[in-house]
Amino acid sequence: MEIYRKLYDHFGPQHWWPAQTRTEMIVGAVLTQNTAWRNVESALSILRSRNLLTLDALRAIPEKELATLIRVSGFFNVKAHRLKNLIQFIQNTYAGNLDSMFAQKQETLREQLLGVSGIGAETADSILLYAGQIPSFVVDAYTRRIFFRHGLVTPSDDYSAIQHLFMRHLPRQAPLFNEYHALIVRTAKVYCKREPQCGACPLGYLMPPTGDPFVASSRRSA
DNA sequence: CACCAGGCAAGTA
DNA sequence: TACTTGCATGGT
Repeated sequence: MEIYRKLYDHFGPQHWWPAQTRTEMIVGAVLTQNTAWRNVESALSILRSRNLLTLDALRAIPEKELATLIRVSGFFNVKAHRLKNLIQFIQNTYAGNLDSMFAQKQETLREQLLGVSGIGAETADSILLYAGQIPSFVVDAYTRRIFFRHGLVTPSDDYSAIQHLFMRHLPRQAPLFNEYHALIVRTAKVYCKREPQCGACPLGYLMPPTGDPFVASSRRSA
């Protein structure tokens, strides 16, 4: 909460999720998997221009055609398949009704989403939090990186451990979780690049990126 | 040219 | 359980 305040005072509200509708958020949550948001926006624009950002339209379009349309967002074949899986789940389980889906008990819906192939913890939590306004904290690579550098997360902490850390220390309010995650992403983008400007970071300088197991490059260079 | 971006699942030991 | 690899485009 102390850290949240510092980030909020420094950056102000981030106005996430940058999307117009819940369906658009859900689609964006899949498209942004390991992908720059810029490219996701391009793909969403293409889908929007063809009026494909509705569950019915996405269910009707052939998977191969969908893959072609979302090409710019990368991993387009797997993402088209994942979107189809997710749309099908919503149709089968909630008759394609998002109000019904988000009225489901939080833990139950999260488990159901995790049961959809292609929906992992972060994507599930993003859907719950941003599309459903349900207080499920989103943990991403930036969260790990920043909190590791501040000694609050260790390399052995898995997704669930980190999520519990936040949810244990914060009031369960979707608007707070929303803003906090967005602020973490903003902070990492501005201050945790390869030539970090830690001195200007509102959280201060605590640890150099060297040896940080959460920088993406460490996976391949090892 | 190398590296990175708001992950996930499947395969291997 | 704990790694490793494939998936793919576009910006820096």
